Amino acid sequence: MAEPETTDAGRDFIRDIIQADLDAGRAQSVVTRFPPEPNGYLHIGHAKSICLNFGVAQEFGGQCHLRFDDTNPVKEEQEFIDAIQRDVRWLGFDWGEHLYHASDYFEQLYDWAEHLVRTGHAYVDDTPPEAMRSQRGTLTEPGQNSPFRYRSVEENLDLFRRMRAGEYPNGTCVLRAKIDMASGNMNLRDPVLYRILHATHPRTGDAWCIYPTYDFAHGQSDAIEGITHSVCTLEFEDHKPLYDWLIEHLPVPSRPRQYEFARLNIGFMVLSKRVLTRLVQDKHVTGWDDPRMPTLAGIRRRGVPAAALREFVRRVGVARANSVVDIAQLDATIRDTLNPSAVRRMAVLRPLKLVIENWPEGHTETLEAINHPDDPSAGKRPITFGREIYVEQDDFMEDAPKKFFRLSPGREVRLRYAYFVTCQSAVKDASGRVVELRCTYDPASRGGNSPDGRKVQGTLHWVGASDAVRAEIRLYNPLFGRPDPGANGDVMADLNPASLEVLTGCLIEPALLQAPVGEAVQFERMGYFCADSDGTPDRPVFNRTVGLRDTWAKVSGAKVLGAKVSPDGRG
RNA sequence: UGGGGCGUCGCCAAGCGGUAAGGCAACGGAUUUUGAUUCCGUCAUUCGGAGGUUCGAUCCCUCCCGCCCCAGCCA
Repeated sequence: MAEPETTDAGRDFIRDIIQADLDAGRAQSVVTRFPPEPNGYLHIGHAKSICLNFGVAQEFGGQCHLRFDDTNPVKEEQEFIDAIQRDVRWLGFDWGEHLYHASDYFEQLYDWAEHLVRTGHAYVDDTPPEAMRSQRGTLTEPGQNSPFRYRSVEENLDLFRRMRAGEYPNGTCVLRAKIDMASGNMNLRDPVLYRILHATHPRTGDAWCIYPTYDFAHGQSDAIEGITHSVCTLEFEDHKPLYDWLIEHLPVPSRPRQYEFARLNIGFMVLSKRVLTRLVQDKHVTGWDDPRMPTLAGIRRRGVPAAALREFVRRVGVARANSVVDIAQLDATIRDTLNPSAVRRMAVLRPLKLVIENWPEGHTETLEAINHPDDPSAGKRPITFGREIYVEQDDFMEDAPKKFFRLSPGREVRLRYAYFVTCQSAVKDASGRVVELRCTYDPASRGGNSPDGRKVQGTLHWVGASDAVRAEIRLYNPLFGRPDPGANGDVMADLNPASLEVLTGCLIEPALLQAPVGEAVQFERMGYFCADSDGTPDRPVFNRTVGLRDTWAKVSGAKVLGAKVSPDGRG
C-alpha cells in the first residue's frame, strides 16, 4: 500500500539543535510538550506544533507531553479540554501517561512565587491597571518604578498570602517580578506573575482565587516535567529572557530551553482562535466542526485523513521566517494522500436526464465497475444501466468547441463501464433550457470498448435512473474571499458569501449508501467526498473534501476570458 | 527614534566558505474507459541592496532597505 508519509522526517533547525544537544551530551534524552490553552478547538496551525513536538520525540526516542496551559479560568472550558484530546489522538499522536495541566502545579508554583518574594525578586503591587500601563513606559521610553516596588519582604509575603486567602477583589493588586523597568524588552519591565481572579477553574474549582500568568507558569511547568526542548512560536521570542530569568532565580528541578519557530499561515484561511471563536459565536459557521473551519474537527469532518495533515506539515517544513503557504499545497497533499486508497464511485451532482432511444423500454443490465484503477485488490461492484440514466449537466454543450470531449449533438462518448452513446438531440423546456438528451447507443460497445477499435475522446460518469439514490452534496469553498483576510480591516468583512454551496438534487449510485461517515471516496471526475453525520439512510449527505485537478476547467476558463483558446477550441 | 527576529524561484523550503536540493504552482510531451492518476521534460548564472574580507561568499564583516513581533492583571 502506497504510503505518502515519508519515514525520513526531514530536517529543520529544531531537529538540528536537538541532534547537536544529544551529540554534545547537553541532553541525555528528549522531552517535549504540546501546551494548548483549552479555550477553543485545535486548528491546522496547532497540527504543525503537534507534529513537530510529538514527531521530534518519536524520532529521537524521547517523549512528548500533552499539557493544558490552564492558567486563565475565565476563558477555559471542559468542552475544549475534551476536544483537544480527541483531536490530538485523531491526528495520530499518543501522550501515554503524560497528560498534565499547569493547574497540577498551582501549589508548587505558589511556593516558588513566595520564594521569589523571600529573595526580594518579587513584590505585591497595588497600582491599578491603568496606572500600571502608563508606568510601564512605551516602546521607546523606559518605564517608571512602581511606588510599591520597595515594600519589605515581610510586607510582600503578608500581602501575597492575603491575596491567596481571598481578601481582595479582582484587580486590587498583583505579584510582580522585580527586574528592570527600563529594559528595552517590555517583558522584563516587572512582569505580572500572579493576578486575582475570583473564578471557578474547570479543574481546581474554587480552590484558588489567584492564578499564575503564562510567563510564571510555563517555564516552571516545563522544568517540573523535565522538558528539555520547549518549542513554541515566534511571538514568544521576547519572553525567553523572562523564561530564563525565572528558571535561574528559582530552585527548579531541571533546565529547559525555549526555541521558537514561525507559526503556520495559509492563504484564504484565518488561524486565530480569537477569530475562529467569533465565527462560531456569531454563527457564521455551524460550529467548531463546520467543514469550512480550519479546525482539526472541521477538517476531519470534511473527509481529510489525518495522514494528509501530517504529510502537509512535513512538506511545509519548520523555519523561522514568517510565510503564507499556498492553499493549493494543502489541496495537493490531500489528493496525494487520498488518491492511492480512496475507492471510486459515481455520483452526478447536477443531473441531466439522458434517454437511450434504441434501448428496449423497461430493460436494465448489470455491469461491472472497478473500485480502484490502480489497485485490483479493491475489487469490483455491480452497477445498473438502463434506457434512462443521468449525466452531469456540464457534460453537455449544445454548441461545443472541438476540444469539448463530451456530449453535443452528433458526438459520441463513452459512458464509463457501459456503452458508447451518441447524442441525437436535446430536449428543451419552454424557457429554452436543456432538460433531456436523446441518444442512441452502440450495443457492441458493452463494457466501454468498441470491437472495431473506434475511439471516443470523452468518458463520462453517470448514474442509472432505475436505482439512483437522491442525495444532498455540500460543496465547500474557502471561508474567506481573499488570500489575506483582514488585511484591509475587519476580517469578517472578508468572509466568502459563497463558502458553502448545497446541492440537493444529486443522484448517487446505491453503493454509496454504505460509505462510512468521514471516510473520503472519489466521485469519478468530480473529486473526493465523504458522508456527513447529518445524513440519514433515506437522505444521505456528502461533503466535498477536495476537487480533482481540473485541466479542462483551466482551458475552458481561459477560453471564456478570451486568453488562450480560439473560439473553435483549437488553441 | 527602544528591544527582538526575518529576508534564497510565483508560494513553501534546503543550504552552515568551494561554486543554488526538494515540494506546490506553471508550462511542454507520453500513456490513460476519471480532461484524474502515472510517467518523462522545462522552470533561480543567482540568493533584499551596496560595499568589504577571501584564491573563492547565499554562507563571514559593515552599512542600507523591507517585513514581522513586543507597551494584557491573555496565551
